[in-house]
Amino acid sequence: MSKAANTRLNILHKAFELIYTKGYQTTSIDEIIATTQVTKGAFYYHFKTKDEMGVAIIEEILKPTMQEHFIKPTEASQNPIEDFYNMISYLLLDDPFLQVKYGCPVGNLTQEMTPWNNKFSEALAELVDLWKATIINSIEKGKEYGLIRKDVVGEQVAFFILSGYWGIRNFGKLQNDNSSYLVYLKELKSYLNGLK
Amino acid sequence: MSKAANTRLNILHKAFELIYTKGYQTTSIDEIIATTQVTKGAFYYHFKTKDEMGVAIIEEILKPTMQEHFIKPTEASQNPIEDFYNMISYLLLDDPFLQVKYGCPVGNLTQEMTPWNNKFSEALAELVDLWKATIINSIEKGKEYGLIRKDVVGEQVAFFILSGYWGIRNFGKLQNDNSSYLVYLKELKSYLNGLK
DNA sequence: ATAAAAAAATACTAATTAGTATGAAAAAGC
DNA sequence: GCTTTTTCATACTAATTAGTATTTTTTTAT
Repeated sequence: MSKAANTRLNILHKAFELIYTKGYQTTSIDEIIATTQVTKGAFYYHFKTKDEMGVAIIEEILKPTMQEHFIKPTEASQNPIEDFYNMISYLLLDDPFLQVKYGCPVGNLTQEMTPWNNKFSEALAELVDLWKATIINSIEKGKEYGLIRKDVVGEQVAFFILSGYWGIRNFGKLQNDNSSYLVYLKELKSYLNGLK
Repeated sequence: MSKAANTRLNILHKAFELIYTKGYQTTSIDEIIATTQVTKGAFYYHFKTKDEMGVAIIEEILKPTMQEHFIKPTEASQNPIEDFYNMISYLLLDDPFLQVKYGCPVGNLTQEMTPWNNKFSEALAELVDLWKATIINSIEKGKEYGLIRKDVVGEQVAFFILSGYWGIRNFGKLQNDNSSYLVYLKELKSYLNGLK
């Protein structure tokens, strides 16, 4: 990777971490260039504005991560019910990057940036639609294979699962411990089993 | 009401509206005093800091509203299943103050202010705990009356309902229309019926 | 009515913000 | 080599921020 591409990625990664832990609005460019050891000239060479950098984070950091960790595994799934549960459980309890007190990066950005920044909204909506579509697809396959009841509506379930995930992430932030996650996961399992 | 108490409440109400639509961090005190037509001297006479005002909004605006609209009706409920659905449906589709694109005020504040401001976290947690406890109570009553299965765990269901609500609010913000609400509500109904 | 206290008005500060102007160094093309 | 383009560094600006100091007005108590 070229040196220039490296500084750009470095900015995106460090900025993303700061934004994930502190929020977008309260993360200043001065802070970003301080932690990246990159000068302001370099920053504004790579990004015209702070918002352009924000959108780049979504497209170049969040999107690939999501593709790799959520989309691919879900597409490869043979057992949707069990794998949905495992996916959510992994995200809540085991993912080494995500932390209870900081919530879900995508959820945080959605909450903070919509509806005031259309570029953010569009980039985030694209992400979420992708995830949703994958879940719906997985449900339809599950129905074919007789693993899921025929009267289950994929879109409804997808919304339900993702909403629950985003919401419980907010509870986690509020209480700063994973006890709410554990209670939530039990009910999620029960709900998912009801789809069989 | 005394004139002083009136300016205080006026500040709280207007500030709350601004914060609900714009977010806490991006709502400046200058903006608040401009829309309230109150001077900075008056503002800082009533509130030592911006954060103190924020907490006052939670305790003096959000909490009473919640008591009146969610807690009381839920306590009076004879049919938990149906009333849970009606409560969420009302909040999502009919409440005249809440707007799709601005999400849930409590959810927004939780997302934006935790874990960085403990006073906010505590005040918000108190709110949410109250709501949660009321739901749990209602479920237990429902179990007594034979309206809800005995093996249903109240706390799990409460977390599940509230998480779903917070989460779908985020979807609403993202898409800025209530189509996701409608899909979500169908699955909520189906889920709640599964508790019978 | 008047003194005391509460409430509000005005003018300011120091820090931080995103963004710019300009020039220097590094890399690439020939 | 030398030129051109890319990449980065430095020093700045203008606006906005939360909060303060000080004075004036209004209300309350006696």
